[in-house]
Amino acid sequence: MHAAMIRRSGVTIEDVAARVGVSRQTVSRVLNDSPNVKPEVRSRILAAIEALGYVPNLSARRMGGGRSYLVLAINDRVRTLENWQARRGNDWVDQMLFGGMTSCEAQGWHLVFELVDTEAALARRGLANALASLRPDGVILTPPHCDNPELIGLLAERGIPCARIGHSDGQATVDVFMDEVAAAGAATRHLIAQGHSRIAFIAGAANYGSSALRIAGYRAALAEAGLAGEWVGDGDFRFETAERVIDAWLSGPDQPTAVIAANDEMAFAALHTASARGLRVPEDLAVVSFEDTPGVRFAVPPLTAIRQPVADMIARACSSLIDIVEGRGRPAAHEIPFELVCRASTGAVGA
Amino acid sequence: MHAAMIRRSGVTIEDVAARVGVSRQTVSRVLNDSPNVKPEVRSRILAAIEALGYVPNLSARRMGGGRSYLVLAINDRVRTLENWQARRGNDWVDQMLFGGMTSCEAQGWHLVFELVDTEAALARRGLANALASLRPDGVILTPPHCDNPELIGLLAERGIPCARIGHSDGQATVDVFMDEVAAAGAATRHLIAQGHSRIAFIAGAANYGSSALRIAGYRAALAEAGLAGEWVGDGDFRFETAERVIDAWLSGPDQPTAVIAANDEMAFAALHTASARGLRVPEDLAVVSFEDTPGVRFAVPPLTAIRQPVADMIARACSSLIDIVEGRGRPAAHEIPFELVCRASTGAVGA
DNA sequence: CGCTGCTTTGTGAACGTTCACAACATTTTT
DNA sequence: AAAAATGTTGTGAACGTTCACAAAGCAGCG
Repeated sequence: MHAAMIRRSGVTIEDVAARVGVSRQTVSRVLNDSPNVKPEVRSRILAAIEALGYVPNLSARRMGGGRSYLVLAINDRVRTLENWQARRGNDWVDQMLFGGMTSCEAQGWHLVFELVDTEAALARRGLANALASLRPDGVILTPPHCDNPELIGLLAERGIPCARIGHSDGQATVDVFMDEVAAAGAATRHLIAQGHSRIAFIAGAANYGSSALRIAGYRAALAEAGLAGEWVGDGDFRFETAERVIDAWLSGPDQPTAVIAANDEMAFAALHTASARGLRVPEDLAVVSFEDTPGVRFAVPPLTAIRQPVADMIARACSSLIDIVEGRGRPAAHEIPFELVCRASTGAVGA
Repeated sequence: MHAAMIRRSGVTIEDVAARVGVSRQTVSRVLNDSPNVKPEVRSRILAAIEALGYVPNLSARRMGGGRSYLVLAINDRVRTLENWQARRGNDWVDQMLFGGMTSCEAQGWHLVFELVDTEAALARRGLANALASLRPDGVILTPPHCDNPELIGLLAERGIPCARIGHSDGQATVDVFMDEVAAAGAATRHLIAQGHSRIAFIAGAANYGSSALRIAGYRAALAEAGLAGEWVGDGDFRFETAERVIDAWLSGPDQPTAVIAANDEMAFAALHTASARGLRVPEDLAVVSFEDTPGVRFAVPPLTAIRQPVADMIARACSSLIDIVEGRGRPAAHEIPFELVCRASTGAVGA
């Protein structure tokens, strides 16, 4: 009975079309950068879009059979905040969010985060559900999910491009990785160059692919320098575990004079253990870390660390996925350079 | 010419309906917990959903005019990773992701993060675009966006429920906040109880609503104890800025014996400055922080801090928004309790 | 028994976009 | 100049779901 048309939502493509006096399809062509639109019409349409503040409805786009403009980033589901923060450096996710969102947004895409169980059977189901519900155009797998071949397989089956962070074996559509072996080697050689011959390595959790690679790099550098003894400790990225292992080393008859830790939190444990035993850093014990979160600058002394450019890696992964979906790019593996940042924990002055 | 029907996507509601021998609407009723479905039919439908692995397509649900099952979390857009990490404690976002995703997922919802400029004019437009594109059912505003009344207004106009984190004035649909005044008061009183009478406060960035409240709490506690002098420094949550301010205090004739910092990074600056000047913590300078990120446990000495339960706050915000959208809840303000965690930087033993 | 009212189920339309295809306009080729 | 190729625009259908409404089933009641 009431005359006013009730609009369920905002400005639609029809509004733009009506204003310009063309059909909805012509507007759609402009939105999708279709080549065959007269320049003059195109610019009038763009002006109308601007004037009306039109933004395409993502759900409708998806329904139309096109793309979803969504990249899905999988995170491991854990029960407690403590586990969540301990699973790797806690700023991993922070950097991921920055790199991923910035990169996606630049191309009009969006980034969605989903929790998926780490346990194999649940992981497959969790990913399948997320795919069915969100229908993303691409998926980013981070450690430890990137080391689960079943997930890679599922995505391949469905034809969904997938980027792996921190792993490379050519199975995923896009691999973005750091040369873990070289990085661990660089850390080790840095210590050797400073005269150390008794160098220990506290490793990361075994279900992270990087852990084995870093141990290998450490061993290779020792061998290359002709050093015999090695100390490899089983860590899990956590302070308390590392503290126990390092303290055992320092109390033994055979003590290392330097420690490399597979992440910052364990490097902090090295600083603490040294301090508790009255050892000076770097004079009595040098420390090198992997990760280089902002906090290592503020440690006493500041930590020398391998900087892993997580934000860059995720950004690269997103833009590569988008390029592939939009037909501009091809599957590829991108090696991202690491950097050894020298600070006082290995005797660098100043920093 | 080919006989096989090409399916653009996976299992749909029609597949479930066909298998059970009912109409799509009956299946839809089960999905949406509609009351009028015969129990026997309902369970057969649930079994079919399970058997087929059916998961509703979010985009189609949205198009059907229903809800989007999406909560949008707004983050401030910054240009560089450095700014991103410095804008508050860098594990804020990490905790946010954990609390938000866990809470949303538990009810079959999803959390999407978007970057929106902080600058007022751009902020409105940025939020409007995100709303038009994603059509979320609810929005979470964190500092500093939660202190922008224009954004609150935009959401109110559109009738989109909105949760504010760390702010409360009843304008938003849901407020989740900590008693900032009481927290700063507790930190101050803790120091007073230990005999300090010369207590300084290094504040957070001025565009964060919490900054003024914390200063107020600090002043109130001083007044309550009858202490006259005060040191309030303009900080911006960053190490270098805090270092400058604190160093100036410590070099003046009138030196504080304790410092309260509005976040962990600035508390680290206090530790560093003290150390650089040969002052012992806590004997010569006691330090209390706000935030309690995981790293403060590993500082030398470990930092006493007000713990702000960010993950809980976001989780609460999400579940409140969902309850409201689903008709179970009402607008409300939730005060989340803080905790003063005492460690060695104010003389606590052990920890 | 027939009416009323409640519960349960089904049908067509709608949401806003893209796809497939057709139609028309213009340019190039023969 | 006609035919063919190419560029540009429009139309109906489809995507998978929910909404609005209609219809059928079933109980209680006078």
